[in-house]
Amino acid sequence: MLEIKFIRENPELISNAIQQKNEKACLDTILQLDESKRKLQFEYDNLRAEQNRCSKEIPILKKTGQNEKPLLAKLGNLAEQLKDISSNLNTITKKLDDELLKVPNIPLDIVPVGGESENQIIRYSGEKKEFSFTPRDHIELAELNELLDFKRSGKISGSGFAIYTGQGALLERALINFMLDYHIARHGYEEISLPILVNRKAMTGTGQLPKLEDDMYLVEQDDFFLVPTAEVSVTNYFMDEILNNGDLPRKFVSYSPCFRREAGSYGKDTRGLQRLHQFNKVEMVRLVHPDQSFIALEQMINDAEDILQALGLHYRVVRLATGDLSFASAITYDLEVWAPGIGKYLEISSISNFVDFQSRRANIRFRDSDDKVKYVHTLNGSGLATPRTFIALIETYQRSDGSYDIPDVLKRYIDATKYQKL
RNA sequence: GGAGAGGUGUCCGAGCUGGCUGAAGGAGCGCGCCUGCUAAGCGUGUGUGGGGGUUAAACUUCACCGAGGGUUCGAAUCCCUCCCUCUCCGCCA
Repeated sequence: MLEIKFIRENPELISNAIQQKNEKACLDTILQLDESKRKLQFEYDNLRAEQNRCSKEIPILKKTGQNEKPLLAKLGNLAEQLKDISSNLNTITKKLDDELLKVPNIPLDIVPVGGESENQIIRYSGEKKEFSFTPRDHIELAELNELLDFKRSGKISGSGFAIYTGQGALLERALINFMLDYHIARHGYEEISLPILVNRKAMTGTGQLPKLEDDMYLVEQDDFFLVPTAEVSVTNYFMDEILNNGDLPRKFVSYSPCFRREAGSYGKDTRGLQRLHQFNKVEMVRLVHPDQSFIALEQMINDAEDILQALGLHYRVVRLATGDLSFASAITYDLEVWAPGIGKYLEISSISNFVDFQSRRANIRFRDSDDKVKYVHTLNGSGLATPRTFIALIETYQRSDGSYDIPDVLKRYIDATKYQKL
């Protein structure tokens, strides 16, 4: 959420942002509502002040035995006027707030303007692996090794759901554990495990609502949403709180299932594990002092990259253009991992700085060293999503006979001898 | 799901027979003093958000005691609805 005062004073900036992000917030409506609201507010405040003053005199009149009836009559009148005005004020405030929630965050200056084609490749890490044979894709590999069951998931859920079987399930679990352990031990994150069913307020806090309601799974009976990412639960963990300066930064890593309806993207990348309604992800979230968020962003990109490097996967870092930025993001870098079987780079991590956009919505503040209460900056990034990691992994580590290898860092997580001791 | 208790400021905690309570008291934090460090002590200050106003301040005003309604000239205090927390019972992983 942007501050109304800021919007009022920087209308071009706002309308540019709305345009660049293809949002449908209406700036004119906002400015108009804002003005009416302030006018009404002023009127209300003045009448209310009058009312407060007069009301204070009632007990004095009574005490000194004077007639309070005339004043009471006047106050009765005032009360009625106030009722009218305040109901108008409520209506207009509600309208304004609804509209404000639709205003996207403003992209930073260094974000390229334009659509997907304007995304900038910042760097590559490693190289595409060369094979002496034609590499198979993960679907074929999974079939050969019985890692996934694409046929039966349709029976119990529908299309867009994955079943990991046997070694596949073990490998996925190994990935999750490896990522969590790595971020905790090497990057200093605290692990946290939170509800994946959250309320409307939380979903609004991080900016999924109101815009993306159709893309979220809603449990109507309780008005709960299934989180599309752990970002929602983690970031809102401090909703409506004022932290001490010393509490910052907070760095969380959280594993969770993620749920996305993917409304409107039917038929796109539907093969295999590429695009699912439910998948697992290890997410990094940071709450930091405003002065630190850009350093934090760089660090988080590195944190996510470290996982890919440790797994020996080739990837590239991409700076997203304005049109590709999410609603709440000020700047986002994607990590795209190379999947040699499919022959594509797959978006595997999205790392964003939201500056104070989410913290305003979720009302997460801190007391700075100057004793002023300010909004924290929030950031998050996948570290990483498992399905596409899984894809890249088995496609990269496949052998000519259709079997696959496992990078060393994962071996301790899936070494069968470890289980014999149990 | 049933019965009870409760939700107050950064935190703890009074007030809840309606007006003098933005809210006692304490902790924390800020500043000053004192003790040659540390601890203790003394004094003093310390909410958030909005409007008006100012170059900026000063100043002024409104709102906020879980959320939303209601009663009243006036509500943290009375009434209603909802949400959340805790205890007990029931039910179930």
